[in-house]
Amino acid sequence: MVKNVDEISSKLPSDEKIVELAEFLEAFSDSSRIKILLALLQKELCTCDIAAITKLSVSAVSHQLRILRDKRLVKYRREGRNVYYSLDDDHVAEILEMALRHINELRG
Amino acid sequence: MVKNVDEISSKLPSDEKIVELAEFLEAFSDSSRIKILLALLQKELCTCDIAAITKLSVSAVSHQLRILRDKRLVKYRREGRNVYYSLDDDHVAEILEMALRHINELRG
DNA sequence: ACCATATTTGAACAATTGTTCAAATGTTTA
DNA sequence: TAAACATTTGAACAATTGTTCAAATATGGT
Repeated sequence: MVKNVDEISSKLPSDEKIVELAEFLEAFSDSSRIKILLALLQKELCTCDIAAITKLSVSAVSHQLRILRDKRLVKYRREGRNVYYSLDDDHVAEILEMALRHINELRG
Repeated sequence: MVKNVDEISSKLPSDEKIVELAEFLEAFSDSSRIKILLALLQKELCTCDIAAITKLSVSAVSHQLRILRDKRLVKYRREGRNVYYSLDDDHVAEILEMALRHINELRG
């Protein structure tokens, strides 16, 4: 149906915006990162506490935090030897909470 | 801080649930799939129309639709030669819309 | 039965991913 | 300055990803 195609194409966001969307949502596509984000949902935490909470190596956590930092999902501040991370955006919490609701509803 | 660690760990969802979360959100992590979902947000569509709208090959679309089907983000029905797909869950639309809002606010 | 159209599938491939390990950088305290 | 702790970084690696291509399956029309 040619009509469908043109009509719907014209209402889609630009390719550029779609790539931005995907890059943002990619941040939620790994269980290590989700664990980190869920922990930060509760409280500002330093790298080594995040590692202890998530049971990941400090290095793995640091690599993932860098991804989350680059995508502006978390912000950070140094305090002495520690670097404290926290969520940078309300949408992050909202998406996590909506996804959790989704999972819970699936199981009835 | 040992207190943080135990307190926050105990409030995290189970590892199993976190993996489910990640598997659900993985569906949104690729721009081809996002394009497909955004198109379906507007209207039920058959495979070949989705290919035309997204400018992807029919085969690539079909592979991605299978992923979306397996994760229960879309449902489908056959009508003659065509298979029509549509969104299977309100959360899918909500997450896409929230992510779009996020992207748009970043540019402010 | 045959042909045309629509869709799905599987193998192959390059590209990307997340982890580990070792080494480097930052910061505080003695 | 040196030692101890916290964090980051880069290279290497196995594992996973999305696409293409060719072949298979499904349906409708003649």
